[in-house]
Amino acid sequence: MTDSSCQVVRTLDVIGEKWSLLIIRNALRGQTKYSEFRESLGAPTDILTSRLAKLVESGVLEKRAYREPGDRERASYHLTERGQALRVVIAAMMQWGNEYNPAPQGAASLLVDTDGATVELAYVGSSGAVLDRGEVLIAPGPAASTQWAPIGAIARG
Amino acid sequence: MTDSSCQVVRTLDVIGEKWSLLIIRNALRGQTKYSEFRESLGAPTDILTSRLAKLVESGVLEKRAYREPGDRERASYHLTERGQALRVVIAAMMQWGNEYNPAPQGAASLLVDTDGATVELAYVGSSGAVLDRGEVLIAPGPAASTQWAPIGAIARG
DNA sequence: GTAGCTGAATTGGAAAAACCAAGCTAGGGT
DNA sequence: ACCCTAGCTTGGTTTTTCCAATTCAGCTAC
Repeated sequence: MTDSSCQVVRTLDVIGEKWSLLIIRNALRGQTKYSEFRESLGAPTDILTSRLAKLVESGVLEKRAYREPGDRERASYHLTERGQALRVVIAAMMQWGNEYNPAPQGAASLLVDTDGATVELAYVGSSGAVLDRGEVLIAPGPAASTQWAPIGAIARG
Repeated sequence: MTDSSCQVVRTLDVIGEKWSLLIIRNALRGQTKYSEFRESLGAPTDILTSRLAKLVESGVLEKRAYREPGDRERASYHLTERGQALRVVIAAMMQWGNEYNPAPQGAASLLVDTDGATVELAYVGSSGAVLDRGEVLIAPGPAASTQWAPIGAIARG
């Protein structure tokens, strides 16, 4: 897009197109079939085909063959480890949407552990301690194209 | 887009259009001026104008007036608390890009605390303990339009 | 005041992406 | 041999993005 040395840009190259991230969200909900994605998302068939192919190509989904008894062989799409790891992006968006853009009827999805207890995304320092949001910033790394001044302060009206 | 009861969709409504997230990334790097965004991103001017306006409208950016000595008054754009909170989404994408889509020259951005020590995004349970990725799943919440079976297993070749 | 400069915004038209409906296809059933 | 269906492809429209050129507002210089 602009600078492929930036992780955010490289990630957007994988999930930034329309419908890509929602396909992954639904895959995280257990969907695997073209027909499931199609019906639940309502995305146009041609772009669904194209997105599934691209996600397979970029190693987020894996195409497998499956056959229901008394039916012909079809393709199903399963998250790879790379794909599963994108859960952190979905979770971040869930958390932000929940907190700063809530819907009256409540959350559609929750982040839980294997016992069903609520889980949150948090910043964790090298010591293992959970940090407050205000204590974290994004700083230029070794491959930064231009230097910039990291900031922490928020707008004060 | 599809189902606005979903937090992910509502978040995409705010940051899902082309350039929106990169504007926020650069705002997190301290940029505030139209000219700074324009030059660093290379986005078309009309789109940039439109995106800045939309981000202001959705409460992510705040428009302020500033005046450099001997120059006319101009507008600057500052992240609100809502906007700053989107750092978690950027951080998630940074982390994923770094781990699963690394660039040879290394990371362009790092997540650090106020002392410059490395910070990571992690899942934290209600007890405050950091959980492994494999122990976390996304489950239907109160506003789920359709029920689904949460999954944790990854594709095994 | 008027001319000129500069950063931001607007406009018109080309290019690309998304959308939609209709049609095609392969492998099953009858 | 024929029909049915899930997945894919195709043609044409609409929407979004892109690009270049222009306009506009407020400043400085004359």
